[in-house]
Amino acid sequence: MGYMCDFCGEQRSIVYCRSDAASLCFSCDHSVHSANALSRRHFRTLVCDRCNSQPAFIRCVEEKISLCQNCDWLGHAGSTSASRHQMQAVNCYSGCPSAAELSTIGLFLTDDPSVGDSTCEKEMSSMRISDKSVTNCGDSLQSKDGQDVSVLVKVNDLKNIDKLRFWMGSSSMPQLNIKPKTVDQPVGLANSTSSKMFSPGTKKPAHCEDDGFYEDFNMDEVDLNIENYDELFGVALNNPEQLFGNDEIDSSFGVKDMSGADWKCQGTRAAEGSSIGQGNAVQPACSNTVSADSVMSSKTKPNLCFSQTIQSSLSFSGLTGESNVGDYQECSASLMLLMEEHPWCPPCPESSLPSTSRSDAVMRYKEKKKARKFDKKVRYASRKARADVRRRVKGRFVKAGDAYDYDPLSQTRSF
DNA sequence: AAAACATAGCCTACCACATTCACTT
DNA sequence: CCAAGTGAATGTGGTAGGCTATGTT
Repeated sequence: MGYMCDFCGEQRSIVYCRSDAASLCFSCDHSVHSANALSRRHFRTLVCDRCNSQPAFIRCVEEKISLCQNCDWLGHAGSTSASRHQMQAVNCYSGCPSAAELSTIGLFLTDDPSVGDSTCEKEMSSMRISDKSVTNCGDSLQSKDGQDVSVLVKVNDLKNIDKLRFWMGSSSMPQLNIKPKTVDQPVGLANSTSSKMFSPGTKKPAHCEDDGFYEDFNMDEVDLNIENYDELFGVALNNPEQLFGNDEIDSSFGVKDMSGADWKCQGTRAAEGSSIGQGNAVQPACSNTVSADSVMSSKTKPNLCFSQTIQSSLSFSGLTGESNVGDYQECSASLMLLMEEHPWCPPCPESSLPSTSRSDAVMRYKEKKKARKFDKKVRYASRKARADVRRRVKGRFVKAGDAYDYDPLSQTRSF
């Protein structure tokens, strides 16, 4: 497992880069991600202090540890006392900020005493970062050159939250407990592309303001015009707590898996028999609501970086280019569907969307989802090529020369 | 309200064999 | 120490069957 840096193998890993699917020490993180403009765009976050292998998405203030979704779930959901711990979202970042700069955005690199002793930590403090002139540390970071440092912003804009409430049908959301931060400065990123991705910006999301937004919603449009996604939401969903409230959520969905299957109502914290409505219920429950396909259920693939998931879900402009567009598209569709179908968010009363249109949209979505192939990672292309031409009987490989009922090349049978 | 049944969807084992890996010579 | 040889392990994709969840009666 990932205690050690995947790159140097010597230092303890601190940072997780999803784009590289690697856990890195801070030193290697910097060296790797300062290599070129593209790598600087990789979004990283801390590695879970508990499992040391998954990206952290939340930080327990009491325990002073950063946790991945799974470890948070295991550590906090089951314990009443632990579930009351104050939690804080862990941000992602890109570019090459210094350790100090990271700490200002909620990436507490030095709290873990075990980390503090490492040479890596020492390197961190002495590291020279070319673009370390970060200003406006807070919810957004902006380097002076406006290029390299960007950080996911939190939902800290009352206006945006209101919009979100509206969009989600606030009247039906049980005790949605959104606590906006006091930071009310406009959040934005210097980098135009990054800004496009993450910053809710100050621009009013016309869709939300417009009463016709909901009724005009069309699944295909969402699929095709995802660049407007941030406008659809008007917020960056980096902090699920702030989106859904962290206290009162007692029902949730789960995503069955990543294999292209439909996700559905799966489990709740209540179902787990643990404290309902207590503590920081930031967990898979919310995640699915944000990104159905990007989220893996704890059943099949328990570890997941929630913040990354959200990031993926909302980073539609494809800046990073690591995830396929289909995922984003489906995320959007899933989200919309969810919002519609979830008991919290029944169809907006203002909506005049005909039921036939809706069912059409659902049908299109399902067909699309069915047709879509999740990007399974093929490690050995040669083996795949081999399997692709191999003859089968009822799906099973057959010996060369044996009778077969399926030949990928000729689509014929031997009997 | 509970039970029985139907349906839909997900998960996994299975197959052959080229390739990869670890170990020995 | 390096190269060659050997054997075990791995990983490909389509399908069937089992399982689970959900919906209907």
